[in-house]
Amino acid sequence: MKRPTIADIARRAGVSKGAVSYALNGQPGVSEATRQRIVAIAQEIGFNPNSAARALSGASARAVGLTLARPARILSIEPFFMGLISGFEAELAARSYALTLQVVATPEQEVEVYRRWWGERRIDGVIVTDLREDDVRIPVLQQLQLPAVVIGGPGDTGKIAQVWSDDAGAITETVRYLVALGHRRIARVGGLPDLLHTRTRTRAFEDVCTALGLNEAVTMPSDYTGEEGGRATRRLLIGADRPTAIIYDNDVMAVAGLAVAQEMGLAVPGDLSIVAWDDSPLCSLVHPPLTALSRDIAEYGAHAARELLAAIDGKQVSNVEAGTAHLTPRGSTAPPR
Amino acid sequence: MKRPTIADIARRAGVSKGAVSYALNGQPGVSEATRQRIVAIAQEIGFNPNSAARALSGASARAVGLTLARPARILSIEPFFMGLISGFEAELAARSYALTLQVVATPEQEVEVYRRWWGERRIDGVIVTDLREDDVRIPVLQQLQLPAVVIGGPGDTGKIAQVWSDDAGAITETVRYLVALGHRRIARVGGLPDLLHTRTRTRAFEDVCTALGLNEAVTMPSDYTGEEGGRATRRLLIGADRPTAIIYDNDVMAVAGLAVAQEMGLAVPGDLSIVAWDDSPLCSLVHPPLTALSRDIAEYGAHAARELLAAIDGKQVSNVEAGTAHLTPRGSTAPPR
DNA sequence: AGAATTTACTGAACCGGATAAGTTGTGGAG
DNA sequence: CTCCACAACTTATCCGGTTCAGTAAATTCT
Repeated sequence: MKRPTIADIARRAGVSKGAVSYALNGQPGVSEATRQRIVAIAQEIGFNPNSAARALSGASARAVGLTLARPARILSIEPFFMGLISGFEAELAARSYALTLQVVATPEQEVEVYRRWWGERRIDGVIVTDLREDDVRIPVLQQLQLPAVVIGGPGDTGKIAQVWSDDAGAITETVRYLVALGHRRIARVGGLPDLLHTRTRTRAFEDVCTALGLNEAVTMPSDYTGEEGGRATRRLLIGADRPTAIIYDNDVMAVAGLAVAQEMGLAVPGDLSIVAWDDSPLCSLVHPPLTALSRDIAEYGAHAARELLAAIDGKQVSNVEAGTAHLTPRGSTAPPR
Repeated sequence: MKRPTIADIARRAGVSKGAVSYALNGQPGVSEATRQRIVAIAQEIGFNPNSAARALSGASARAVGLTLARPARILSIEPFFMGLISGFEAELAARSYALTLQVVATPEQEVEVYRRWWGERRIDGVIVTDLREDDVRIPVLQQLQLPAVVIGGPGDTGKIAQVWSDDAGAITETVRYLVALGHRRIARVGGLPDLLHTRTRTRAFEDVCTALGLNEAVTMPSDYTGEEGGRATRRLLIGADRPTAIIYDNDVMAVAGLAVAQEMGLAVPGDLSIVAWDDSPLCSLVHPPLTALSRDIAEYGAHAARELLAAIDGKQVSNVEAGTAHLTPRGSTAPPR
């Protein structure tokens, strides 16, 4: 089956290719009557502009890129990214932008992908996740002048816009809540230590614990996997003065932590309170359901997509905070026995 | 920053554009010495061929498409799709194909996306998931002559290749295992009823139950969400002659079912055995860990990607079975009390 | 040695849109 | 009645690759 082109439309409408282009793009240069005739023909023969031709003649590629820099086994279970993707899509589809995905292993590989995408002119912009301190990707994106939006922050990204949620505020609220319940020994199982938002959370956690006069604010570093989360939990719980509450940096680790606690004969929430960061359906599925820091991840993604599209349109975008995670208390938190 | 083009390379090498094209694509028409000189220059200036120009001049777009036709809240928690995507990527990245993603709501919308992608010449082929009976997407793909691979089946897809796993065999093995443990009342919480593989599983489940002389083979239809899975479980467990074992069509529902059973005061596996279809880390996270039907989803996806790339290359591809799911017994199955 | 073939290129057309520059035709102002 | 401005087009060029038709020089064959 042959794809219809603007030349086909032009022939049927008895006008030139140029007129068709003007008509379909809402540009001046054709009368309203002709425009409607052309649009009708385009509709009728099911015309879609060849994205390659469009991209080649200077217009945008109408596509944005996203790299996922986590091992496959984490990606598959971590609901965060799929939520984010759903959010992007809602926004991108509305403006018929495509989303191009690539799974990578390291930030260096990610940089390579950006360079290739840029060179191939395959995408108009990228969404960057998992910001690190002195992130190698930022200077490359600036050098390439590739429109970008960073999810996570705040950090030093120069002119590249950031969309973030107030992680420090959320963790402060959580610790205050646990202290109000009567907890004094609160630990945390953190995410990948070199991610900027992990550092932000760790610092905020330490600050609020100090401010409230809690003896120690232990953060066990982890990697978002259930195995590591469970292991970190076990290490926290075997000590003599084990914590009475643990905050997890994602829901997967929290669920794993819950299983470990139960396996060790500890009652949740009686002996141990658990708070999960990011509230996926997973948190409500387990027993007891987990108290969680909820935020609308899809909306978070949609927000980022909107910012990126604005950046692609050449608008100056600034950093925006996309709503703080709020505590959703469920069955996994209670006063300590 | 200006993107280097073959014209830049040609100028620096003192040859014509055509020669550069031949050299970089391994075509005959240039001497080995010239080729190496050109390749070296391309390397040096960091040349990447403009994908739009390439696609426009008849070559492939070097991209494949995948539509995800599930609501966002399911996508985010269902590990299956991310696993599949990881598998695709492994294969696609190796041949530097891009993956274009689109989230859609209905099969009709999906068809629209295929038509648009085809019209835009944005992709070279698509991967189709969630095959239904008399699937509306199949005739469209055939009409458009868009290379495609269907995941799931076997079904009637004409010349379009299928990659599937032997679901009937897997469910038969599972029921036999449960019966060997002493179970006589086995129920099932199924996936979306109009998906072909759900029907395949339901039929196989009924067949093996009949063959083994079990009184009834109840399948509660569901939609892969935890809520629905929990609800279906509750409905199954309130009856007088409640089942002693339940097979779930995905892991999310199985985890939800486990929580419901525990909430109703039933011991797992003492009072109720649970088997999950698809073995994500989720199954090992909960307590007790779930007996599951394991299959390598990433490899499944990689397999499909390979078939699709072969189809794009014009090779005749046939239907392939990509390995049966095998039972991984864990703590959630035992003889009934 | 001369013809035939092969090698190693060059030049130009082409893909399908976007767009700048040029060409009509029409209506209103002077 | 003429001139001008503007709408409504057409024509031609460009984007950056691929590829086909030439062409000159080198090599092989007889």
